[in-house]
Amino acid sequence: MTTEPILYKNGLNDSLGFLLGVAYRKMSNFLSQRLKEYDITPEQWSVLYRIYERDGLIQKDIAARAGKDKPTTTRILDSLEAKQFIRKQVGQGDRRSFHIYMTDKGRTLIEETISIERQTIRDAAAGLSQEQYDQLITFLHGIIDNLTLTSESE
Amino acid sequence: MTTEPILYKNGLNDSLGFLLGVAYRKMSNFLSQRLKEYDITPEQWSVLYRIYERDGLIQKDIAARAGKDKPTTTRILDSLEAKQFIRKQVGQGDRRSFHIYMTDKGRTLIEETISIERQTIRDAAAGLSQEQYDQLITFLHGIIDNLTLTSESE
DNA sequence: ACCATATAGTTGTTAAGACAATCATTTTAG
DNA sequence: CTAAAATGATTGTCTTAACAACTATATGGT
Repeated sequence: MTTEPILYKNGLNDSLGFLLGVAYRKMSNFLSQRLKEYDITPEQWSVLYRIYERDGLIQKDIAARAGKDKPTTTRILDSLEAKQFIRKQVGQGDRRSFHIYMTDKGRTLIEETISIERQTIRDAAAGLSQEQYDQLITFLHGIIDNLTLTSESE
Repeated sequence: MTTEPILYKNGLNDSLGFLLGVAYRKMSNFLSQRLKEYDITPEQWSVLYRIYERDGLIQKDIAARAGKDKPTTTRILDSLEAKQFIRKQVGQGDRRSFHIYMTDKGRTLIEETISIERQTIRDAAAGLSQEQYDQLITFLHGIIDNLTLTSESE
């Protein structure tokens, strides 16, 4: 017989799912405030950053890297295009797909705001040693792997 | 001069904000699938669980405990009421407020599904020792505290 | 070549959340 | 006591996300 792990002691306040949600929303809201003057949301920022990391990807690859599904990606890319941070270009070989490229405006925005994103992470992780921070990242990767169906490997 | 901590090595894939979001959504989606037959979403479940923990609270207290704002709480409580898991009762002393009470149907649902929620946490945390799990919870509380304005203490 | 299937992307619907504005009631100040 | 401020709740708008249905193009099997 196995020893039941103690999942939470103080009611739902210590539930993993609850804490992940609260922590995620707090970070997101903090970043949102700090990005307000740049007219971009945290999720839009993260997609734009993916394009900054690698220019010319097609939407489905951006979706996979950004951890978003295709409809969400379509709509975020629509916003980014409307704000002229990116441009779409129909695939030459495959006319179903679009390649996404940064505009100068988009690149400038990322370069001006990357320090804001990193500072927000530092603020969130204040009090953690580098070792503890690395552990946390490892734990989060573990959770994600545990909940990722093996079939959806790519 | 301080040593810059390494925030992420593999592009955005190791960013704390990104990983929190992905982990949270994976857990939420898992739980959502498992709760599907009970006609309740994870967020509705968590609010209902708060009422199960303490019956008769008013909406603003439920909101605070559930980590949600008032509009979100209003709408989730509306759903729960429509599904007859809870009932509202106008405050006797203060007629602005509503006290929220479980129905038998709501109590039955929580008691039938609590093991599902706990199993989902166990699945997510598989591979972590109890000590590591406790560390993770502590880290998450730390992040939340770091990002909580001192003014919003209650 | 032709048809079935797969793939890239879009659209619609619903839920959750953030934020601002509003309504009703209650509390506080003068 | 009354006017102003505070509080509990609701509504509206926008963004993100999940899911299902759909369009258009590509690919594979026969």
